[in-house]
Amino acid sequence: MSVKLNGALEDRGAWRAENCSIAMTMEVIGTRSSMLILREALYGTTRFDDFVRRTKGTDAIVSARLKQLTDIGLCEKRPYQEEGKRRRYEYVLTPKGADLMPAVFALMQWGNRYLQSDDGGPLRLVKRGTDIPVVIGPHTESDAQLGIDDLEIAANGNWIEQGHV
Amino acid sequence: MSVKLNGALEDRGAWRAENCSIAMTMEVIGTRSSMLILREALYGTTRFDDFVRRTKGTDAIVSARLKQLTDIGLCEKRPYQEEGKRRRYEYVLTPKGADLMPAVFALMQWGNRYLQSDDGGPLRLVKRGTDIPVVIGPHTESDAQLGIDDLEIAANGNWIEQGHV
DNA sequence: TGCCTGACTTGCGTTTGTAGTAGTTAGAGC
DNA sequence: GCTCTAACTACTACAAACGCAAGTCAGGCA
Repeated sequence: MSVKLNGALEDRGAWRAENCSIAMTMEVIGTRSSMLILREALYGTTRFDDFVRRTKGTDAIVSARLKQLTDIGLCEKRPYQEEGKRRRYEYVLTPKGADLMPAVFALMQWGNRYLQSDDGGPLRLVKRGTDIPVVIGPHTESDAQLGIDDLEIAANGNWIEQGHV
Repeated sequence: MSVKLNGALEDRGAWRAENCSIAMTMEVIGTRSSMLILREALYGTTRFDDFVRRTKGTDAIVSARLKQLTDIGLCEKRPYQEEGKRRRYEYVLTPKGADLMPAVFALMQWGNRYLQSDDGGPLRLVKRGTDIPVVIGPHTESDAQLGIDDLEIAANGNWIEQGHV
């Protein structure tokens, strides 16, 4: 149930996990609210009040998190203007932010499998334009890789019937 | 920069992400200390004081987290006894816990890419017995999947020279 | 019997995340 | 100039995570 450690790492007592990328990443986006905003961004949400409603957060939390995420460079604040409306800002994922997709969906995948009472949870990931399930996991670079544009979110039947997805 | 939403989900304003697996998963293991303990478990650590030293946590935190993780069923408390020592307990990952591997390593992968100052971070994931890099990402089930036993952690050259990995 | 060590547990203080409510600002429409 | 709304900011309160220190407990050993 554990990964092999090679070469110089084999003697686990002899080294420390300094500069651990996992720890560093958790410090940056290791909160529920960050993850949910990231989720929404991956689902295509860009506007402030949509983030608020869809993550069921409060103005204060969403404001703080969006600022934090833009500071770090996970999303970008862009002006836009609908006609007859004043200029607003929208938040769009940068490539850096979009690269968190595997992490976010890996959490979803695990939750679907282990935390949903009945079936596999409300949403599932499929290959775009098909019904072929997509899994998040390790593979070699030579294997076919799917990008964000190759993915599609589908609703699980019984959830959509219950009307709340 | 966002995933396609299909069918009934297309109108993003018309549905709420209820019972979100991402949120549920974050509530269960969404802390730095949980992730680090999970990391250590994936690296093969099983004993209490090793968790403490290797995650640089405190007794209190590690104790609380290990209890929480065993309660949830991510790891199992098993008695063992070295000769001449008294009976102790070790904590080993269950399949449920090991299934978080993609999430944990996806965080590592992102941190390696974006948070490490110089190179790609101290540790990298390769295919076991080779030097072929492994990436965590979406793929279809028909693609070759790698399990925990197919993976190996290797040290990045310059980090090991600096002696602290 | 008393000491020692590994494996915890408890208590306390600080920080961070979360939640609710209220107040502010920019600019289009009237 | 006034109103209205999206997009914030500020304030308060509570809970959880974290860090430190001290205390407990079991059992092997001198």
